[in-house]
Amino acid sequence: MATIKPAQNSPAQNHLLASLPAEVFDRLSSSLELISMKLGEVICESGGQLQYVYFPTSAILSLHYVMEDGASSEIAGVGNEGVLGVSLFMGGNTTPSRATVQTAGFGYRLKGRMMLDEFKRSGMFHDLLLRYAQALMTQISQTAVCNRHHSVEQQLCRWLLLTLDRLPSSELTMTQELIASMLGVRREGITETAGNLQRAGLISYRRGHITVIDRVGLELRACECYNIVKKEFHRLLHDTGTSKGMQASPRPMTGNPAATSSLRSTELSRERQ
Amino acid sequence: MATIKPAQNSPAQNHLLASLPAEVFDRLSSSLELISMKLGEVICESGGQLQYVYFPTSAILSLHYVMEDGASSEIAGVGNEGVLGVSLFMGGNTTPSRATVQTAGFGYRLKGRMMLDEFKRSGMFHDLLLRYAQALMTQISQTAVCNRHHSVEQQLCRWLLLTLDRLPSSELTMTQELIASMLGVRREGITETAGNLQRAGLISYRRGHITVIDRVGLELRACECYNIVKKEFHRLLHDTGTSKGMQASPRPMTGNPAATSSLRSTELSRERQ
DNA sequence: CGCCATATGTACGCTAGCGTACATACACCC
DNA sequence: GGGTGTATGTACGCTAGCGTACATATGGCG
Repeated sequence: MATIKPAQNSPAQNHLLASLPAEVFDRLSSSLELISMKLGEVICESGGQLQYVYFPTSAILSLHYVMEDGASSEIAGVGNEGVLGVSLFMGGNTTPSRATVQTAGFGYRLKGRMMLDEFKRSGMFHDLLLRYAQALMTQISQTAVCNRHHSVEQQLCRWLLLTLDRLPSSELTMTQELIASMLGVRREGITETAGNLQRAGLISYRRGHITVIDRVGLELRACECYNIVKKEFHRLLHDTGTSKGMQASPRPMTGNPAATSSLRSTELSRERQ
Repeated sequence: MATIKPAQNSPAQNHLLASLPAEVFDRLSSSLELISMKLGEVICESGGQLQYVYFPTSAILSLHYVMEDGASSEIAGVGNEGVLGVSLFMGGNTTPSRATVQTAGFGYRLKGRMMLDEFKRSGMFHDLLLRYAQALMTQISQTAVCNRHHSVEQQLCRWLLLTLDRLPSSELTMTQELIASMLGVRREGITETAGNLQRAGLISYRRGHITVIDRVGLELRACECYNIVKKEFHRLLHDTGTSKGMQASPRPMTGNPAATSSLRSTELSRERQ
């Protein structure tokens, strides 16, 4: 139960950066710029050119589409497990989705050029980013399926859990309005559903803040999508010795406890299957 | 209006293979095996190991999820514009989705090992596959958004158009039941919607066959998602000289008219914006 | 040619979530 | 410490799509 001081920032709080071999990390570290990201800030407009890739540490970013009629939906979230700007190394430069800050906090950015140089060395950095991109693809796929088949309550639970996994505490700073726009549903639908969850003792909230009380309870009400995404992220980004000759041991954690904080939940969720 | 003989098979009917530089293509061509794929065949089970990557020419494959309760949804289609098996070069080896044959036809397969060897040369093949993976990601994202916000009619139109773009003719061999399982809706919903489209003179169908009569009409009833996906595929896989130093000119088409057949529709759809 | 499995059509009640329109209550700022 | 903007609560009718249960038609095969 180590309390985390958000003021202590380290690139290793981002799991991707933390799992780079020391040699690679050292090459990049001087180019990593710590930046603060404010709630609602637009990091990248739909179709816009990204100058940097972003490795969130305490911030959470959201990839979402805004439709012609103004309706919107999140297609994936990016927290300390990942990186924003996959399109830069995939070769397309831009995507039709918009990236905004869903939870204020910190992250490190890296100039696109620097990232590409390292990417083209075809080493661990290259392979790691591609595996992350695949995990992201799984997350997006699951969003698609979930949007089709699951109830708002199941989706809210899934979303809360995924967000929680990226945070050091069990409190999220988040209005119902914002959640609704993430899930692409009415705000009233969230009010009602969140009310049910609160009455059931799973969460409690007050104006702009939600605290998760019973994590396991949420997992029981969430759909299978949560666990699929969680397991796939774990498989792709932590089981290093899978195959494809990825035998090099990852760089040991730098000793900062925050870097591993959200792994607890991964362990927890794995117990279910 | 060249009529296409489906019996004439050539790897260049697959757009990815067709746009490789001659040098790369020659290296791979002897390893490409022509295979026939039957309707409904499961190419890769959810979570299963893929031994090959598949470049469809006349066949269309479907990536979809099957949920715990048996419900399912397509998350993306793969036709002659793409390749099945992205996870092999992304590094994850498997994905949680299943791949089946949605339209019977032919394709070429390439041993995973061979594909990886070429991929690791970090040349055009590498870059092309990554750009395709990004286009695929866009398609999946759009499916997610579409599932949330658009009506069955809009989605059916979108789906018909995307399928049509991968076929040489305007007739698809497809039962309503199958379409329903792709879109993740009831079969009755498709019956009703298809009936409307037929009454409106946009399509005509008989037991297991659908013929598109008024393509533009379908585009008008489809949601924006169709065009976004279409344009993004075009941008990523045809506009070669975008940036990132991809200036090498693509190998000229091999003269087989089938290789460019479905590009007509791309041009057509681009007129709308 | 006729059979029959399978594809398509139709109908009916039901429910989740939508759109709209408000009422209330909290937190922050002056 | 009261006012105000914003967050949350509630209510009501509406519709798309679901689940279920059948009826009908078609095309391929013996």
